[in-house]
Amino acid sequence: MKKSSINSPESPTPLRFAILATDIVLFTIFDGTLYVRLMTVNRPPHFVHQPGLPGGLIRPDEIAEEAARRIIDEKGYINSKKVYLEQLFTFSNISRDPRGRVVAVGYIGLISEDKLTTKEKDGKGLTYWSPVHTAKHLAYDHDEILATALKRLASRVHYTTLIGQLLPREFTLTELEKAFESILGNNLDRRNFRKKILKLDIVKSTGKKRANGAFRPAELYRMTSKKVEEIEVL
Amino acid sequence: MKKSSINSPESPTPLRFAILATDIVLFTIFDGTLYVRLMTVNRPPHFVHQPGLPGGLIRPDEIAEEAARRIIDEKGYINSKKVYLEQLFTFSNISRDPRGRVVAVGYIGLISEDKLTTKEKDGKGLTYWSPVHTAKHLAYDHDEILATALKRLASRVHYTTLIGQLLPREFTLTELEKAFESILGNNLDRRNFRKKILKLDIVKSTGKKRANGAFRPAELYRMTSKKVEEIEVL
DNA sequence: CCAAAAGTGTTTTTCCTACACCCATGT
DNA sequence: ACATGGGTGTAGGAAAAACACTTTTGG
Repeated sequence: MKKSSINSPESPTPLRFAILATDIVLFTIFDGTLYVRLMTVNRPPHFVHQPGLPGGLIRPDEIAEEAARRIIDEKGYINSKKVYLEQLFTFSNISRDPRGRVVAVGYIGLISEDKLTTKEKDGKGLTYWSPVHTAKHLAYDHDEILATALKRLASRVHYTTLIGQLLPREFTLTELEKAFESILGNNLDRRNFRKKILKLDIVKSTGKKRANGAFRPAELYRMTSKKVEEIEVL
Repeated sequence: MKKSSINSPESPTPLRFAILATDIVLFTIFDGTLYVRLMTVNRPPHFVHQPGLPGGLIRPDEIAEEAARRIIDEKGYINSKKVYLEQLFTFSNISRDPRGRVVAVGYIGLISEDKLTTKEKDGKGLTYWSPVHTAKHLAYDHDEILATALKRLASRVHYTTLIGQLLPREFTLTELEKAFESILGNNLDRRNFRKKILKLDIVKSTGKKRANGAFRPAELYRMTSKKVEEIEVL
């Protein structure tokens, strides 16, 4: 099928495009804590210097995911090629944007700390990383979007290998456990956790070790696959 | 926050609405087989008498789910109040509609046979129930939407009590098992299935029995809760 | 030698799986 | 009495859960 133009001549009623937006919930983990990328929204009179998720309009020639990547680049100041993306949910409440009717396709983005450049780790302009538990009172309906994303992330982590997208290429089993705990919000039994994970064959040892202080160095592991697989994990 | 008009006077650039549509994958189970509601699409020159999912535009004053319900009423000829709805995915491929750029928020709808009136069980106009496995070569990108819905349904049925939305208020354990099998596509061990389900307390016996032929009548059960709960089921 | 995190094993209990025969009914 | 689907139990193995001490290192 040939690509048609927006207002196709064969169309009886020409179709107009659309106030369609995308909002991104971009997560990373620093030091065992889950962070989300926020930006300061300044849209008086509605939002004055208030935190919100990076978001923006989808253009008529973009699919939603392309738009999401563009916005991660332009507003999140993160190279979106390094980000794993999954569609979250489409938010269509009438008054979610006080400027008028805007429907937003939400995305979850995941990036690991080791993929971030020094500049990307810091903020840039009004964009910065915030620990998830302090990300409250966001602009628009972004509290709801963030809550939906957290719930989805916690659910997906049980039956997929999504967690690998939040971890550096090499990581210790303790780091893996802390990553789960930061998402699930509860503590896991170290011994049982290791037994389970190792039996699943989703990680493999590198043989290397990492000394991290005045104590026994930890063995480094990698994900067996770089892809996200659907497997019962926890 | 007050409801704002579409083109809010406080908006610097007035916002226009949108070619936003919704497509519905409405499932039911008749006699142990999964059916999907289809309609005949006639949009020459692109689609001539071709099956497709019920769908239509979202209006500027509707949230997506309201639009989905309206379309179930108007194009599916099913009273949407009786339908359980869940957002599926938003499909935004540029050429998914040959008439022009149309982004569709997909919904999964579930309804049980006993909630359908005789008229709703039959087709009406060009709308009808089709066994899922014969629903192929659909218009637009509806093959993809249906495949996405089936995958989601199979996944959700494992860790929610969604299956209850496809079953009549009272059902036998055999019917419940067949419902799972029609969605998952594999057979389950009857004894182990019953043990598992009964232990979960998601169904309760009514004490009643249903004679269905020249053999032992089956005990009738109900879902413990009418709501969809998130529990590890299978 | 001390502090700190890494690493490891056993027991108990629960759950999963495989599998075959009797039960209740209508004709 | 027979055909048909409904209904049940057990044994073996696998997985989960609970639980505490030893190891390795840097300072």
